[in-house]
Amino acid sequence: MPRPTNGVRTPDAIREAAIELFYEHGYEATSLREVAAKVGIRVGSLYNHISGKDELLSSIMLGIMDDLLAALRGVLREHKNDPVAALRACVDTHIRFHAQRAREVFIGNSELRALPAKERRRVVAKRDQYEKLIRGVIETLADQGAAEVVDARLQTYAIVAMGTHVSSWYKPRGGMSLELIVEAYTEMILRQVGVGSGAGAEPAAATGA
Amino acid sequence: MPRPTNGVRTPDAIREAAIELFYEHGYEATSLREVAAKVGIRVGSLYNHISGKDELLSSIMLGIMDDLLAALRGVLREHKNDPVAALRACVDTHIRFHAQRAREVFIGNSELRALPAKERRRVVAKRDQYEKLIRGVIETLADQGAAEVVDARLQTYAIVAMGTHVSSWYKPRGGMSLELIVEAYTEMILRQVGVGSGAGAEPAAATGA
Amino acid sequence: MPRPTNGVRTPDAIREAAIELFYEHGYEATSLREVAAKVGIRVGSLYNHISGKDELLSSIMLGIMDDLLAALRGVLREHKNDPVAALRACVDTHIRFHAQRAREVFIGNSELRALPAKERRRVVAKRDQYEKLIRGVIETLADQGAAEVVDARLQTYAIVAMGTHVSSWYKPRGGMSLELIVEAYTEMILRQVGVGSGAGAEPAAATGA
Amino acid sequence: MPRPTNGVRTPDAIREAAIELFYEHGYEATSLREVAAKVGIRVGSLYNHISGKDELLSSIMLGIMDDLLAALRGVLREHKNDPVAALRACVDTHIRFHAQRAREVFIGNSELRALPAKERRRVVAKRDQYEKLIRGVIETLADQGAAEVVDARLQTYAIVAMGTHVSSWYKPRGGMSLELIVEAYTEMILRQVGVGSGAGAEPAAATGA
DNA sequence: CATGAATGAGTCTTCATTCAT
DNA sequence: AATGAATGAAGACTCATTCAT
Repeated sequence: MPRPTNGVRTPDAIREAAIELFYEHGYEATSLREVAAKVGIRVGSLYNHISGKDELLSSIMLGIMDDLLAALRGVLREHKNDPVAALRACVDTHIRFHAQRAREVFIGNSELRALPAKERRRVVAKRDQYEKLIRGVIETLADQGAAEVVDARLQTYAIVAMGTHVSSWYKPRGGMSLELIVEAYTEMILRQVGVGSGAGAEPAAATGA
Repeated sequence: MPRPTNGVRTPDAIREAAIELFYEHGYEATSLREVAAKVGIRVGSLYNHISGKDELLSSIMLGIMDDLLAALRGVLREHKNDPVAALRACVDTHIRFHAQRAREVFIGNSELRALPAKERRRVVAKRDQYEKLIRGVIETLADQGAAEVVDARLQTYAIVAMGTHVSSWYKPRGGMSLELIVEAYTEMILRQVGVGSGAGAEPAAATGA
Repeated sequence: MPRPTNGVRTPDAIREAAIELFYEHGYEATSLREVAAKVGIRVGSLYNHISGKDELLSSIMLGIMDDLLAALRGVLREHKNDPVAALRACVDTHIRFHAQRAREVFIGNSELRALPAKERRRVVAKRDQYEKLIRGVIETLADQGAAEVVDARLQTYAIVAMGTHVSSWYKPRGGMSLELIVEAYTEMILRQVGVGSGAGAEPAAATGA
Repeated sequence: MPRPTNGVRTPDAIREAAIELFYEHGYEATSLREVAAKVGIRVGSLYNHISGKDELLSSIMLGIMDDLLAALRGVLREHKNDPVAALRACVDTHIRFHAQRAREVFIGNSELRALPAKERRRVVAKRDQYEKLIRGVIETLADQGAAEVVDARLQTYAIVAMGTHVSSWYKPRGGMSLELIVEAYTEMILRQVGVGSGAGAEPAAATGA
């Protein structure tokens, strides 16, 4: 057991500290000195675990995008045959994920510019994938006449935007319960997409994080 | 009349350059050297026009918030008696403004953290004012039974979020016409708020994708 | 008159300080802090005059090679018709230059490895040019039967080597007079190349630096 | 018998790696990490075999100087009575050694500055010893009238310089055979010292280029 | 007003070295 | 012996800011 940082492995502690600080002050405004201080080591020691500041950012951003994509894919797989349920579940997961992992998602959305070109392309590709999946659900609904779609692209954007916004203010122990938030947004989005009246359908299976 | 930069006054040129660069790379990642270069002068000369880097940011952020507030107030003044028209106009202005002045609004939303505490409080106060105005419209609609409001706060957030999102991608000469965007978002938001599912206002022209 | 560094222009002072320090401790072992200290400014101020540590080295190395080449070319131009006089003058200039500008020449010979690839190629090209000129003189002598050449390449190397060596120990106010050194080496090289007995010929016009 | 690096003992592998890297990039520009990597171990492990970076350099430099001195002494012992043969053998050994162990000799000549003061003095003392031995041979020749010495010190320097130069370019499998190089330099040096222009020794086989 | 130069604080990163395992 | 991790000192470079000209 090398250096018992209260039971947490140093690499994890670094990642966590970076997430917190990047979320709080932004990538550019965060110095590795601060990250190291938060972990309880000296700056130089960071380099035993990371290869540089941007690799730290890249790994956080690629990581969260992978998790986000995986979550959405998982949910869509469960609702292949029922597009209304799919949209419902998709929004549920979307909002829930953006609340539960708000800091990482927020970083993922706001620090694209700080990323080296190569990694930026990879993250953007994943983000595009994510949007395409949501848009697919909306378009399926439109094709089946189960929804009154205004503009599939913009409506996808709207969903994405709500998640992003949630990630900018949600705090686990804030005033609003997560369930309430998820339910409200789900209803709002169903209305927006013009699905039924949104009434009657059973709530999407709440996929715990 | 010494006007070096083809008819543009240096202070305006500085402001414009700063907006462009803060929008493109972020405040922290932009150096005054870059701003000066874009204007066509040297760093030192900037200080004949601004008092420092954060004052430059503050003035941009306070300016855009003032303009945004003024725009919304103007529109609401015109629709005191018809809350549905008020919401419609409010969304129209909201989206239009976020598209037309995307760069400044984007900065206004993303660089809060970079602001000195005092200025930050002032900007946040204006943003809160702005949200309160929108929320007021929604609550009036709810009170009058003209809308089926799910949650006034979250629905206000949703509107704000869409504007913010638009400001992050809208380009004047992009593929989508501004009118189309404004109309689509207006329809989406009216649906979301539950207006028109029974209320008196005529439905927005649903311009399909 | 910005900052009167006892009449010396800052860029020249920087160059001089760098030459002294690179000569004394080597490029890698010299910190810009030391250079700045020697000039009497802070590290950051250096960057008002140079663009980086390697540009500083490159400019010194390219500069000395240009001067060295120019000196040799000048001398060869004066002795087009008399190859023995040419060799004599060439060695005279070679040794004299390597003594008078010992520090820069020494750097030019020892810090090739520290140079960025692109600049290295340029310096090497100049060095090759220089060697080719000397070798040309030797080969001319051989062709005319005025010398008994062993191996033109190696004999050129030998001449180069003597210069390099001189640059490593010569001090203006050292024990040995420059004239004596130049004469001795000239005689030695003439013998080595097998030219006459080296006797009788008038000494090369001492081209003052 | 745990021998990880195909039969080579770790300390020897370290020494070899250091020689290669110091030769290629210079002492200051070489990191112990690179040395370790070349050996196939981690930095920390180096310290099981060496006591520090400068000790590594010192041992290489002192080692090569000892070997060089020993070689020269051995050769001189064999030619006590024949100074011309002594010079010839001395040059032969000198050049041969500087070619065969070029990398170490090169380090020995170029990294003096990097050495801690105490070790530097020891290396310099050995180098002085070496030069004194060569100079002794030359002065003996002068005293006996077997050579026409111009300046004993400078002529010693010239010999040293040629060796140093050879060590900077000689590669075992380069274009030129070692025998040819040794013979050419021997002839050149004999000429330079003025031996054979009347002295009893047979002229060296002048192997033309 | 614009400029060139200076400054000091701060950034990321590298490195030799140490040491518990 | 080898390793992973830590450390402190140092390095090159950037930047906002100031100020004499």
